Amino acid sequence: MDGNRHGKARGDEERAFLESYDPSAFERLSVAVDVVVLTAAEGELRALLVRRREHPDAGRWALPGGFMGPREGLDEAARRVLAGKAGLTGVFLEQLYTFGEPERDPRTRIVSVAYYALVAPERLAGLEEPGEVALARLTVPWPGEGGGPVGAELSPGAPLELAFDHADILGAAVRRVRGKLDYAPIGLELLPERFTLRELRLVHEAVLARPLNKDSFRRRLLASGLLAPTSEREAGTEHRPAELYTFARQAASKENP
Amino acid sequence: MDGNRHGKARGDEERAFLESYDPSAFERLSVAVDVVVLTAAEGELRALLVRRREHPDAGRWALPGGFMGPREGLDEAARRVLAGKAGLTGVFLEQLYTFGEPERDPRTRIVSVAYYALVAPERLAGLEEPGEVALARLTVPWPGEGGGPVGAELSPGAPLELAFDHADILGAAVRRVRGKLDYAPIGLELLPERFTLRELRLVHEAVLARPLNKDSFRRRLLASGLLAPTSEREAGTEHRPAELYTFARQAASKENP
DNA sequence: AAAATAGTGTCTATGAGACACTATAGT
DNA sequence: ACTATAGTGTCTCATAGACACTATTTT
Repeated sequence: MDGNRHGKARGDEERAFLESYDPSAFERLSVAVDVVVLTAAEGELRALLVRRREHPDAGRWALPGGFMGPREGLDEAARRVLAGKAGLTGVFLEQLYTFGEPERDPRTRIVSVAYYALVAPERLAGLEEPGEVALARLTVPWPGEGGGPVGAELSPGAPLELAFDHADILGAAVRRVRGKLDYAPIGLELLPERFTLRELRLVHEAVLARPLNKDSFRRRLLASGLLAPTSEREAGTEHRPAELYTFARQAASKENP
Repeated sequence: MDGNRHGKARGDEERAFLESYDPSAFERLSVAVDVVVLTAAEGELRALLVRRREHPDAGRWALPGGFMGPREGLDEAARRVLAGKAGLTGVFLEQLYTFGEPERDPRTRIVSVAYYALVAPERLAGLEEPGEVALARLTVPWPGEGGGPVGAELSPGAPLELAFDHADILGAAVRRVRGKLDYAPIGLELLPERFTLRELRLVHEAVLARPLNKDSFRRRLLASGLLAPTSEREAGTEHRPAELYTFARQAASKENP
């Protein structure tokens, strides 16, 4: 999806037009990029939040974000924010939705293009600074793919105050991930390199917020061809250790009659 | 999904900050809204295109679109475009994706928030003006939900030259509609008030670009509870007339043990 | 009567859930 | 030996496709 189709020759008339074009003739707005960094640990779905130091909404918790630069693309801006505010590179990142209600930011008109990223919890370790950066548990008030705002809390029963319309953005992220979970291998993005089927199932359960059938989960995932067994097993359990799996890049297809 | 949470009292300090805030301190961009108006007729998926009269890309075919006003929301802007450029109100409209590659428009930096609308073909009758406004047949080079740019043509084998990255936007619209078709009642949006099961199936087949099983389509749709039979039948056929159905607003649920 | 599609009943293949059973680690 | 989970085999149920058959309209 790139629009780079403009290397071809343009007519003289068009070139003259472009040179005399005055961009200030149109209304211009601020465009921001906000990123929902999601992870799953201990049966919970969590997101990275940053405490705002400046007005407006100073003191409230916000998604990591930033304004678009004039020369960068949207995905590029989202990756810049991710690297700058969370030190993350090479993670799953996808555009989510664009929020543009006139009153969503009291300063001026800001259109925000929201992204979401999926990260294994290990990659977020050490990132938390109490009172500044937090990995907050998401509280989803609707089942399935209902939709609507989603809250965040650091300890049970103590919801964080979210800035702007960021509860709506969190809601859109949860909805998207829940919907995508059973036809795209996004559960794998939330786990380390090697993992057991049990860990993968717990991630799915954390995202969907409902228990899954153990047996059919196993069969379905093994049949998908997305998992490659290593010959290793987990260690340090107080029961029979499970086999460790890896994400198999090449999805096994079954297009044969 | 609105961000209107700002009626609450703000502190004096914050109020003073807002009054002294200078919006021009940030880079500002142009934000546009483009709408893919989709319809299905004669087994084909079609989109409304407008011939550009001005540079850049004068003479090429583009999606109906316009720049965002400073006071309106995104959905609002999309509905304004839809009413102004196609005379359509009260149709299904949903945000699609936001395109923001730096080089997508040669004038200046324009971020475009794309929407798609679904309309019954009757509502687009009389809208076409040869050479100016066209309902073009979409040529989708990928099966299923593959993704990628999509072309448009008025007659077979004569593709239209599309402006900017609008082939990518068409591709995103087709992908979305195909993906949503079997879990959301969007096929109904492409049909008039009353329709036969055959017409509905032909719409689905046009969207998916593959034949569907007649029997299971019938059973699945009837079981969905989305269709309400009228006691009327179609007229003027050269065979047995089929019953006419209507969209049943209240989806019949089956949440009982 | 012929043609063409509407609509029904039934069989089969597939996939998920339920459940029983065996296997293997730590304690 | 006991406990807890891994992993396998089998049964059932729901759903989609295939297919045969009947029904009803126009020409």
